[in-house]
Amino acid sequence: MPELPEVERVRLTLLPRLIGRRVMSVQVRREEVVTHDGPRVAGRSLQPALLQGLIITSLHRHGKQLAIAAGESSQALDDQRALVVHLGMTGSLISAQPRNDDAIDKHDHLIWLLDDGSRLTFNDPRRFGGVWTFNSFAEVRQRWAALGEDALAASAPTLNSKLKRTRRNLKAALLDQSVIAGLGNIYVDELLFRCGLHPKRRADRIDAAVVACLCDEIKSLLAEAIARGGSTLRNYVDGDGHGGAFQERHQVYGRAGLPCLRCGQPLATAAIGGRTTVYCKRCQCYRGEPRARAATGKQQ
DNA sequence: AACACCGCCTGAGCGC
DNA sequence: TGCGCTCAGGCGGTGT
Repeated sequence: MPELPEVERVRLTLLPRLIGRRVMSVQVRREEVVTHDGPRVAGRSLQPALLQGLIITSLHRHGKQLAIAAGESSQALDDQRALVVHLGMTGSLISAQPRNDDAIDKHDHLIWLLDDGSRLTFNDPRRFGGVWTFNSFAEVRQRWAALGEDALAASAPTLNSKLKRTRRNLKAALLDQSVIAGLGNIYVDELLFRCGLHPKRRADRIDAAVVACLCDEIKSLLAEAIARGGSTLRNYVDGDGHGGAFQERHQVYGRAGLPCLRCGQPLATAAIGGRTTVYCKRCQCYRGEPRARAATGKQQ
């Protein structure tokens, strides 16, 4: 499932392949994946909103969302058109040079043909993802303003004040993209284990100093995951079609019932914040000082 | 206003 | 081998 590290990998791998390329045409194979507010006549006018004829100038990310800006190179970013891509759970955005034996997958919903002959394909079997069109990048900024800070750039005081304003548990609060943008089920579980924080702890009762540790750990966890190419569980791949290796470093996610890598006790599982949650009852306790960075480092 | 919960969607994995 | 069931989950919408 693409969370922040996976989306950042997609962005980084697509950068050299897309910047400066002109979009020659766009194939819309499944219109429902596109959310487009503007007028549309006979299904034809979707193409301009999908950047047809424009030059891709930059790729941006906020949390799990990826934006592609395009226009004429003289245009200010805020005036350029933009798309926001959500990969949902099973989405991918892959750039490739077409080959003779290439078959179009039934879940290839959108295909952009670029001026160097390459193709950018949005594929999403489950269709939890999608593409949103914007008349300007300024509108993308507006949309992103409703989200919390990007997790890679999170500031402890901001996170602290957001957490203080909710009575929910930590797990639910950290999954909420308006609190902090970019964390999903995998990384929240990994994060709480590393910090020795119980997922059911009330978000508003976490000491500011502990939130500061949490904030530091968020950044180091995500940076580590990005460096290892993200987590590939089922079908996540980056913009080059390659999987990641961070799943080998998961300490709790997907390890329910297996021994805790820190204390050896079998890891517990429960539905918390509406999500399957894996944690160690001994290492992630309600009371006492959380052990920031607990059990990082060595594996097995 | 804050928060819980449903429904979307398909493939993997399982038991029989 | 193959069927049908359950589960996975980000996020917007609806209900409490």
